[in-house]
Amino acid sequence: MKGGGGGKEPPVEGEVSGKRPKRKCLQWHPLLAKKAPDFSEEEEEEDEEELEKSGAKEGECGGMEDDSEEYSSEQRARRPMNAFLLFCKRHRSLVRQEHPRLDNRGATKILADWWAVLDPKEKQKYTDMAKEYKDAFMKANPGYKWCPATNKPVKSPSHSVSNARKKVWSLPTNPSKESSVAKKQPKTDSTPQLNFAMADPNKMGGLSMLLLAGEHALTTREISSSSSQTGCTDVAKHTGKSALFQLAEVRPPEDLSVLNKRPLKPSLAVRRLGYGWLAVCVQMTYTPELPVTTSLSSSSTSGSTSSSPTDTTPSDLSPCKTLKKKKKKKENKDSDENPASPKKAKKRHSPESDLDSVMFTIEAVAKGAWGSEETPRKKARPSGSESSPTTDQSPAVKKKTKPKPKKQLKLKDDDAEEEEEGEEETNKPQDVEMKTEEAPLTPKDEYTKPPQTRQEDREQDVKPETCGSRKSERSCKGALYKTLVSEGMLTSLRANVDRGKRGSMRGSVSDHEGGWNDESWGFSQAATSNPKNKFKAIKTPKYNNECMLGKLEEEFEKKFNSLPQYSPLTFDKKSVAVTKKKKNSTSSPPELPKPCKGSSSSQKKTLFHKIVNKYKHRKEKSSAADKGDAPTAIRYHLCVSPSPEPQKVLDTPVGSQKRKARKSKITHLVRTADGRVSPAEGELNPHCPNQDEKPFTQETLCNRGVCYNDPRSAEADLTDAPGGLPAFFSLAALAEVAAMENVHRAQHAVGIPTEGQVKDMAPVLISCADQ
DNA sequence: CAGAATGAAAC
DNA sequence: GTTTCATTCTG
Repeated sequence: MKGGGGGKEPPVEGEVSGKRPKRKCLQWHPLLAKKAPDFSEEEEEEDEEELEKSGAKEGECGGMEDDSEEYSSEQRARRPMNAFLLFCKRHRSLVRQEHPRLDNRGATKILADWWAVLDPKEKQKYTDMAKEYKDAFMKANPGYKWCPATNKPVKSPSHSVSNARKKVWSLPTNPSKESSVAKKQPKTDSTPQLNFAMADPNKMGGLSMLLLAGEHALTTREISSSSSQTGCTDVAKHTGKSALFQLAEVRPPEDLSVLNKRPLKPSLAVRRLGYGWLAVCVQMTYTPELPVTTSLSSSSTSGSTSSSPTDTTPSDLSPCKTLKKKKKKKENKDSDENPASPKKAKKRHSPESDLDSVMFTIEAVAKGAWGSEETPRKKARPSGSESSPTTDQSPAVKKKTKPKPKKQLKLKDDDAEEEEEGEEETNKPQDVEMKTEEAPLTPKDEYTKPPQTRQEDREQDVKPETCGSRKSERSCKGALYKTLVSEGMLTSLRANVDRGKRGSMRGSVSDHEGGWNDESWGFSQAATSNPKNKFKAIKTPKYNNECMLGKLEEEFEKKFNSLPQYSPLTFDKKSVAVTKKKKNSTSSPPELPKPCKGSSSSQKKTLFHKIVNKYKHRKEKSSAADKGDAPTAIRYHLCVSPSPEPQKVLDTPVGSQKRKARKSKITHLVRTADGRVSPAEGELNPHCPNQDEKPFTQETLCNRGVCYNDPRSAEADLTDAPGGLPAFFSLAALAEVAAMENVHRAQHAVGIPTEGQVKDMAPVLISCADQ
């Protein structure tokens, strides 16, 4: 998105201040990253620049605010992502990896299929997360309206909107206050609150932070005791938090040195640092005592930048360009601010009261939502997890950093990393949380291993290379940057990376994990930004907000990362196999041995599959639950869990069905009897109502199980279906066949509960029959 | 910039 | 019920 923002940004920039287009670009990191195949100095540089700039800007909060104000008018926070989008965000890269050739749309389709198939439990995780996200968002933006209200323009060109990107969380730190503020917004439009990008919480976690941390953190420390960092440290001490915090402070230097030597470790270190920084920032914000950090922070950043010779060179620009392209739509704001924001946040610490309010909000949000403890969801975590919670804040922060590293570590050089980790970890007992992450991770790892191991390999290879080759700090940074990306710090980057892999670069590896990165969560610091509030904002609120944002961000990130990421294989198999099984029934998998296409054996099979698939589609996908079999790699719960899933499915039709005829539908090609693809949905309709809504049938099938790779290859699918099932078989007919098959199979192969299947089928049949 | 998907909110 | 928009990114 942001990237889009980048595109958008330009205008904004112009409007707002003609100033630094670059900045925006910089802000973008992610996009930049994407575009830039390599992460190298350039990016780093950019980051730095951003930082600097941001720092500069931020330096003057006022300026920022002003901008924000402008933005604010129109700016709206972006809607929180729904569960599906979260899922997409987390898995898109995987899909792309698997199906490099697919374009995004195709990937989206697959994701939709996955989503449909996804075990309800798993899905619930995303749903919960989305809910939390939304709740938190709403807290932050009380008056927020999804639709801009009639205002015209919602997104309108107003672009002024650059801000738009705000992604978000403008936070109203103080609920009470917020309300007032928020309300205002509503009046005009949805959420004017916006502050667009004040501080860029995004960045906090982001590269800039990291970079800074890495480079300058040290310097800063040295530099000014007064500086925020020092403050932070102090704070940290007070709070006692954080190992992360400490790490942040301490590590940087070490890490850097390490980087030179080893890429991997550094990366981790860096990442950690990044988090640490975040944590620090947060803490700072919390701690009332800190002197004004903002100035410091900015200074520090600038200083750091200066210190680090990385110059931003034009190279940066290129990325920017790319960014711009994407979208303009909304705003750009983020581009600028994001990077900077974090620092800003640091700057001020709010008064206690503010802090309290902030904390309150944060806690509420964090806990409830982000923090996650409140919600039941937790599945991810084993349990006991909660132990840490003593303090909301600290734990959260801590948690984040550590967990991931481990995984990566595994892959990489464990030794070095471990050492580091050990240190960090030792500092804090986060193990519990780690677990949560681990859970997801493990799966990933597993799945990655088989087919995707290469990724990892690449990582190893790549990193070393990068690191190895480069000696200078900058170079290190580059390495770090990559690492970060790989680790998921920057999702977008990762995505780029992935592509790059496909294309030219293969650079960093992506881990699946990456989830929310800065981008995603960038909050606009803005909260502070409220124009009106400025006064207030000036000091406390904003920063607080920022802090909160940062924290929230962290939380989100943490959570997001914790969200399970499923291997494509799994899904594919699932989709295919599952479907088959589904029918077969819960238990016996053996039936369709091969994955999809494999069914060369007999037409019957294929037919069967198809039928099944159809069945699924219709009913669907939603029923995903059924998919019982866990494909190979990972353990999915897909299980058969009969009760819940199915019901669920039944209850809620899934997506596509819901949507009325869309363009897409129209667009969709449906197979004709002869096997050709044709665009006509209408045809289907006659046959069956269900179909009407969606012409799933074969096409879908193809997408789903069979041929994700190329949607286009639909024909291929046909091949699969030997007999050339007519796409349009009547459902009833298919159902019958399926039923027969099932029975047959059930008896034959496994004792599948045909009955159950039959039941399932029943609805379908009925529907058809009705028609 | 459209569009692919799902979902949530607004209208 | 329909429309908007959230994310991502190719064509």
